[in-house]
Amino acid sequence: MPAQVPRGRPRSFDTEAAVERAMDVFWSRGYHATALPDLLQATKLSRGSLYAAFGDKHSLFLRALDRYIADALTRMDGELAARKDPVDGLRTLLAGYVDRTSGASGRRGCLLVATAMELAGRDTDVDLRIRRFFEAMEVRMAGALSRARDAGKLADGVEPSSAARILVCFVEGLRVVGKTGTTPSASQAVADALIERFIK
Amino acid sequence: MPAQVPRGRPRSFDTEAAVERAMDVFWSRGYHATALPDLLQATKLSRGSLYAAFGDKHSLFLRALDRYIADALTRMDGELAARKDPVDGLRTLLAGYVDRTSGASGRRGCLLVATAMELAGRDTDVDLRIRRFFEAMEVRMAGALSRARDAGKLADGVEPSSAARILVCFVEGLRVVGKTGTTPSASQAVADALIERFIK
DNA sequence: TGATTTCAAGACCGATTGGTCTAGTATGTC
DNA sequence: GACATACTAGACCAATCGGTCTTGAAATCA
Repeated sequence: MPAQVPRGRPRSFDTEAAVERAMDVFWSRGYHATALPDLLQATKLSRGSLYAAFGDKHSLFLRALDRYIADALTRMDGELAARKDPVDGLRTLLAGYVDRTSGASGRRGCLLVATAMELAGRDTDVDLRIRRFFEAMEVRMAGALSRARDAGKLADGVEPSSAARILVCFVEGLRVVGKTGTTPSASQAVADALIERFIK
Repeated sequence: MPAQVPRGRPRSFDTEAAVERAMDVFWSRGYHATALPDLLQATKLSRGSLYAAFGDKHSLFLRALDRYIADALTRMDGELAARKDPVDGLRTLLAGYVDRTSGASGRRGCLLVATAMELAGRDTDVDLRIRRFFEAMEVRMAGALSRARDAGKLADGVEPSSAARILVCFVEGLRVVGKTGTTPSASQAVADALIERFIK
């Protein structure tokens, strides 16, 4: 069956761009502290259009969160790609976290961590997404560490699975501590010190 | 000058107990999501009494946060006391975090981390407290690690200052990941794996 | 042109927000 | 007893919350 031609005026705004702008607001203020007028201003949509396109605040938030998670996983997949050296990949991944958790970027925080602390345990939709993200992150880390071990680059006694979870906790902890505005150089030194414990 | 004897009816409720009950509510729900009726119910105070005793919601929140921080630092001082073996102290400290970040306790989260993500950067009173807490925690960790090094128990190449920050990030990351309800045994294994990288 | 759809602007809704104030009562000191 | 203070209960306030609805203009089709 041929695609039905819509009859009236076509949609005149970019839905994904609106989600991205909404994501920025939730990212900066958190879920509860973000009010409808904030979202209307950021998306440049009218109340009616926003509700027609996204349903309600909660649904729009979930779309923003999904977008944030997809971006993060895509970035990780690039950094830890199988064709690259796994240790280099882990180093660049950590360097990226150092950058995003230092200074002004650090103060801005992380939508995912903020959401986990604000809503997890009280919002099943959020619960599912947060849990899956940490699992996905850990799987990717463990994969890179396994490849590093197979290449003989891991220090003795380092198990990829537990080292992966250590790294997940470390970078998420960086996000928390980074809210106080740490310096990039100090964070980078600490990240170096940690990875140094894992490789030969 | 002798202490002035108050004239009228004496205060009939325990202020600190009220702060503690308020802390429990903020802890479970976060700052924005906690409404006045929640605080009234938890403290069993009337609106008038609560405002007379604490000023406003924000001031009460700061008192609750201060209480939470004081409790945490007191606990750490006990675990890392100078008379105790520093490595044992670090192990029990980590075991405590494993316990508090697993299962139902983990899902409940951490008032300090939640506050950091929700309010830091937008509330100078909170900023100051969060920053000081992480500094104080790092100082205590670094002290224990220094004593461990002096006792010859630290692995080669481990610097107390950077290891201290690694541990701070790790335990705060545990709090974040713990919101998904991790199992105690898995978390304990990971904590063991981390500390194993630092000691001889 | 007429039908159809989308949009912005904003009135409007009930519920809830943090916060103040009053009335009446209880409990203490002098 | 008089006086002073602490308390509860709840009315009350303006502001804001998330969400719905109406109006009228703009944009596309047949």
